[in-house]
Formats: sequence, structure tokens, C-alpha cells
Amino acid sequence: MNSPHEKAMQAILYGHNCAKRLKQRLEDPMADDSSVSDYDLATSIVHCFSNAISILSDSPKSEDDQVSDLSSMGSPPPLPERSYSKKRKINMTNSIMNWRDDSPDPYYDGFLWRKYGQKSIKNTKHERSYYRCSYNIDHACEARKHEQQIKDNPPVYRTTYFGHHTCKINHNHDAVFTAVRDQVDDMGSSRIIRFGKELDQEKENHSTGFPLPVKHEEGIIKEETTDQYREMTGDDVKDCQHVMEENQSSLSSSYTPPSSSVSETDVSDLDLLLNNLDSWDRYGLFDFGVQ
DNA sequence: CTTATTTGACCCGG
DNA sequence: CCGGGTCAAATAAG
Repeated sequence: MNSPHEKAMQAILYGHNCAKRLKQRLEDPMADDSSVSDYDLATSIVHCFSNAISILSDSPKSEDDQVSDLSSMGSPPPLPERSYSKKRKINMTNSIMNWRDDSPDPYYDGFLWRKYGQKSIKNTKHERSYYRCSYNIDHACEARKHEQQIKDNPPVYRTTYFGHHTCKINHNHDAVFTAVRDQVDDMGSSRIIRFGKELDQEKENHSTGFPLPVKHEEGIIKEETTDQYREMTGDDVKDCQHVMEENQSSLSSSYTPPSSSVSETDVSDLDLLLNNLDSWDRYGLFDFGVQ
């Protein structure tokens, strides 16, 4: 069986492969004739990383300590009107913050979320939005996230994740993974993973029926600055490339990525990468608060 | 119609 | 009591 680290590594490798394949496709659309759409690939990338993050952030815990201790509450008081009894237990006290992400724009993380609240937070000018996994009911998935704009000259949105996904929304991801693995298994490796956001395509290729991102709106995106930001991203310009560096040294323990030699075939991407890293650094990105 | 979001009330820990 | 998180009725969207 696989250790959590191995699983996470696998997920990352898949994501890496997907990313490479997508990149290749963008460079040479003709080369790849598979039936997997760009959208599927992008979705898989995000999904892989989400899985990996989820696995890694949970693995330090000895067991799968879900927050569900609904049973431990003894006898619920008889409330005729509203029974608030149960869900209340599931909050910060029990659920750990898995990880946090600051990004210039709330992005599609591959999961389908349902908004259940919005609150203004003291000493902040923007409201915080509360989301839970849309499969909360179907699969008793208790993943939740909070999202809030924490800065707005360059808009920065902080998304904080709680719990982890127990739902199986893999749908056809498996198919995608397999296809990807078959094709990209031994491409030269690069350390740079780049993927854009706004993986829209709601209209065109929706072939596989992936869950679509929640529409957030009103609350947050109303800011003028944000608005114009949106405008820019409006059509084909896939703005805001989210860039991250696959940092091998950060994966602290025993395993090491197989390939350490890097093919820097994409110098053009490096420019972009450096630019973005610069600004992302300022935001203190990818602050994994795992402990 | 069904399903998702909005929004004020409510809960609860500090 | 306050602040943050959640519920659920009302509303909007599809």
C-alpha cells in the first residue's frame, strides 16, 4: 500500500505530467490528438494538486480525524423551533486549517463549492465568504473554505481551507490521468509548473461534465479595482498565470523526485515565471499552515 | 419546476 | 457582550 507521501507524490507527478502535456499542446496544438480536452487537462492539474495538498496536510495526523463528533454531544436540548444542535460543533475548534492560499484572484481549485454565508470581519474592509463542498450532503464531505479579499491595490484574495474532501468527485479524472500518464510518462522534466486560471470554457468543451467553479460574485468582485481586473480577463486573455515552482527541497523527507536534471526548454516561460514569482513573493504565497 | 445564492438571525466561545 | 461561523427562509437564477 502507499504511504500518504507516496500518494501525494503520485498526485503531484500526475499533475506535473498533465501540466507538461497542456503546455506542449499550447505550443503545438497539432501534436496531440487525444480526445482529452484542454479543459480536462487543466482540471486534472488542479485536482491533482488539491489532492496532494489535502493528503500532505492530513498525513501528519495519526489518523483520519474527521471533525465528526456529532455523537459526542450528549443529549441535544429540545428545541422546537430551530434545532441548531448538531452542526455547531463542527467549527474551528475541531477542524484544523489545512492550508491557505493568497492569490491575485480567487481561482478555480477543481472542486465544486457552495456558498453558505458571508460576513463582514472586524478591521477588514472586505467581507468573508464561506463555502462548503457541494457534495457535503451526498458524500458527507466536510471540506470547507473561507475566502476573503485581504488587499486591494493589487487585489489579493485569501482562501483558507478546512477539513478535506471525502467525496469522490473523480468522475472522469481517472480517465484523464491514465491518458496523460500513457502519453507523457517520460517526457523531459521541467521544474516549472504553470497553469492559468479562469479555466472557463463553460460553453465549449464541457464534454466531460466536470463540476464548474462556483460563481462568486457580488460581494467581492464589486470593487472597482477588481472590476477592471475582471474586464481584462474577460475574453481570451488568460491573464494572471498562476505560477509555482515545484520546489523539491520543500518536500522534506525520504523520497526525492526521480529526475533532478532539468530541461530548460522553455526560456520564454521563465520570464513569465520570474515576473510572477516576484509579485507572488510579495503576497507571501503558498503559506501552508500545516504544522 | 429545481437548484444555488443572499442575507439577517442565531449560536457559541472568548 | 462581541465577533466569527453557520443556518435557513427568501430570493434569484437556470
